[in-house]
Amino acid sequence: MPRISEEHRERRRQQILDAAQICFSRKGFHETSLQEIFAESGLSAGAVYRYFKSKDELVRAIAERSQPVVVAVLEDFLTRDVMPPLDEIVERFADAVVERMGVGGPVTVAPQGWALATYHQAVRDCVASLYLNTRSCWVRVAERLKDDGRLPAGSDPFAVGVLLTAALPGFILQRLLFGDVAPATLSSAIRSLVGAEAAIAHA
Amino acid sequence: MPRISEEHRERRRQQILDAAQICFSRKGFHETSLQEIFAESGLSAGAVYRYFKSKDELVRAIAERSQPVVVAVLEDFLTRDVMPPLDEIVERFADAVVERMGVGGPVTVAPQGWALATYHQAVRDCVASLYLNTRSCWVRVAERLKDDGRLPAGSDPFAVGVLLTAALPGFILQRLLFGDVAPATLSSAIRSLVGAEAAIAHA
Amino acid sequence: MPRISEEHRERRRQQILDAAQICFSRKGFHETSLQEIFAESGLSAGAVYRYFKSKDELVRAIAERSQPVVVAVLEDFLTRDVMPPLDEIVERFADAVVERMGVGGPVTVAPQGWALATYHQAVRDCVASLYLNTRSCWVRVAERLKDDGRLPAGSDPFAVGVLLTAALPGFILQRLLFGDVAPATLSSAIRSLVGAEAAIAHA
Amino acid sequence: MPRISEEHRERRRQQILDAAQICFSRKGFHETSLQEIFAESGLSAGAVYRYFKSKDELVRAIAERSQPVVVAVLEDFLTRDVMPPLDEIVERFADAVVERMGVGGPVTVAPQGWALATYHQAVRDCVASLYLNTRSCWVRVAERLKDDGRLPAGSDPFAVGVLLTAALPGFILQRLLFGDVAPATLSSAIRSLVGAEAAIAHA
DNA sequence: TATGAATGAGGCTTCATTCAT
DNA sequence: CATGAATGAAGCCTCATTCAT
Repeated sequence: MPRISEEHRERRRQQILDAAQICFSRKGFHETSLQEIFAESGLSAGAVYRYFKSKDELVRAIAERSQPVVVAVLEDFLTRDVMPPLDEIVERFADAVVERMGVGGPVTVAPQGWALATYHQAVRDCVASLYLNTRSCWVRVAERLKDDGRLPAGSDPFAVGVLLTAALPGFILQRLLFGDVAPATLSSAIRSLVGAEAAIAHA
Repeated sequence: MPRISEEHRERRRQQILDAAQICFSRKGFHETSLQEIFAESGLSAGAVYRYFKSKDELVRAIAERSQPVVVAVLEDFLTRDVMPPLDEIVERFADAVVERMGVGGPVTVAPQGWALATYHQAVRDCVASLYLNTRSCWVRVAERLKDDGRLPAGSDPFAVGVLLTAALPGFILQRLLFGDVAPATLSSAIRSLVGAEAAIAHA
Repeated sequence: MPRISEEHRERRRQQILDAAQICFSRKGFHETSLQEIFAESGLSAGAVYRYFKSKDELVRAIAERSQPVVVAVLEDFLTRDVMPPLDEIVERFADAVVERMGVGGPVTVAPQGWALATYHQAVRDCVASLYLNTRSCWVRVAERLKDDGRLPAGSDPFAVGVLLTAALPGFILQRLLFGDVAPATLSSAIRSLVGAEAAIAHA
Repeated sequence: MPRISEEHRERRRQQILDAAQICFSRKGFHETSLQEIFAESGLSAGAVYRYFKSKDELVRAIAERSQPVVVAVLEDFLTRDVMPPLDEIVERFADAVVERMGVGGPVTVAPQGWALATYHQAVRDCVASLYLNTRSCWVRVAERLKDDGRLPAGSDPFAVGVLLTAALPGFILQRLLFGDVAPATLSSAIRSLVGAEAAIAHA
């Protein structure tokens, strides 16, 4: 008995989250009223309140799941004996992000999550830890590449991790606003920079 | 023969925008009530409404001015006969961004602007054009470097522009959430990547 | 499967309209705040808004129902084989009006409805059609009387209809402002005019 | 010196009243803001407040002057040795009313004045006395006609006065709402009724 | 005396949340 | 358990009025 109803609960929860996501991506967290979510989900107020005890909780749940959790891709690469080239890693990483964007996919509302994170403590904690996590994966990737002699001896893995992490929000934003960037664009950029020794100052 | 001078008007406008910015960065566009802005600005409702005809207009004004308009830095570099090294350009660019962040500086609310841009047409138009502008500057920078033989012959200036533009939001976000990144971090990352030919796949 | 019955809905609607009418007749459409109507009706803001989506809609509903819909009386007379004398028709008609005035009856706010009709398109449409309807009944009454030889051969049924329709607002107004006129006053006036051939110009 | 400024004052007053009338006839007393009147009159807030100490005072002034003060016509007839026929009196009376309606003439807002009179004591006093005055003139007209044997011996001058007074608001309303009635329509109605002995019950 | 910027009370309306059915 | 009618606090905004210049 518990099994069935547990599944049922989970299905309901998803139904609500999906409806909320659609609404939020259309009008934003705050311009969306719960009434609209009730309508979109086909559930009553009471039903929704059985699963989320306030609008804030629902917003938080969406804000959290909107963040592209793609560390798995990086972690996977890190477990291998031989790391693939950086441009390939970047492309795979971006592929995973794009996969979660789709039309109305969770990542569509990621920018709203970032915004909320700048002033809402609980969301900040969650978003910060996700990005910190992603960043530390990138840093480890850079360390591995450096150890393998594939990044210059004097290179700064932390800085590389920061840059690659930094590119994520901007990549999402350019995709949402312009739609003219793809994973291949990022990997192409990596290839263009690498081997461009002449472009930098020699300390 | 205006009763009050143009400067007076402009000062009032700024007074309101400054108050709004403080409030918005503390609690977000939507959780901030106009009452709070009236209180923070020391003005009455009517006074504020003389300058902005709705909350939305105020929000839009802040969302727009929150976007770091730092193309000037890039344009300046582009007019020179000899371009500085890329890492230096990146660092100067980031310097300009950081300068506008400060504590409660306009850029503090930039993420809220991005979020709004994803579903608010007018804000989208404005934000999109700003980033497009920034991106096209970066693309021109990459073209110049390529022309000068400082980026590999086969490099892709557009992709480089996308990547450097992409790094901006993530740089801002990491600064707001973690505070542990600085302009020097980005330039260091550039130096680490460049000259790392071994890191990429050879087509 | 409505949660509440249709009768319940209708009762609530009337409850609100009745409260609004009382308030409006005391202080006018515009000087009455919705708070006063909430208080008078014993309902909350939200409850009232479930039935009327704006104050304007409520005002319109009252403006419309304030107009004395008394054509039924005339239509009844028109279906008979033999029309009663004009003075009797007038008196019955006025009786029906008076019946709807009472103290705080709907017709009490009729003048506010006329006023609104002069500049509010939707109200104008409604009020105009009601009076046009009333007038066309009066015109038909006059035609019947003329056909029966009870109005002079050269008489003008349209003009008679206009006059009798015209008398309605002024009758209501005199009753509201002075209270010294009654249906019998009107029928007496009709009897006084009729048979007064000497009073007119002979073309 | 006082003469000039007295004239000036009066001109200013009229300028304000004219502007107010235009605004009020377009949007009603309460939907019109003073700002609109300032704009329409070309005067500043302070200037208007020098002539009317509140909006209510301005509204009252317009409500009062909107009432067709046409007793003069009746009084003139009453001073003559020989009264003209009733249909002619009615037509002259209606002519005077129509003259004051025009497009945007004072009478255009008369219905708003009636409405206000139903719940605003000061306006009621003023409007009531005007109509009472008009009515008593009509009653005297009826008495004169009766004395001259031009109304039946048993006729009721008060009732006739009530009816003719009653026709005034309805005439104005039909003109404002339909525009298809004219002074001649009323006189035609009078001619149609008079001499229609057969139309009434014989007591 | 004239101006019009500024005030701020109060109006209309929304919407997260509750709870009787 | 589910429903959705009802609540009422709180938000945005208007506008009659004042008063420093």
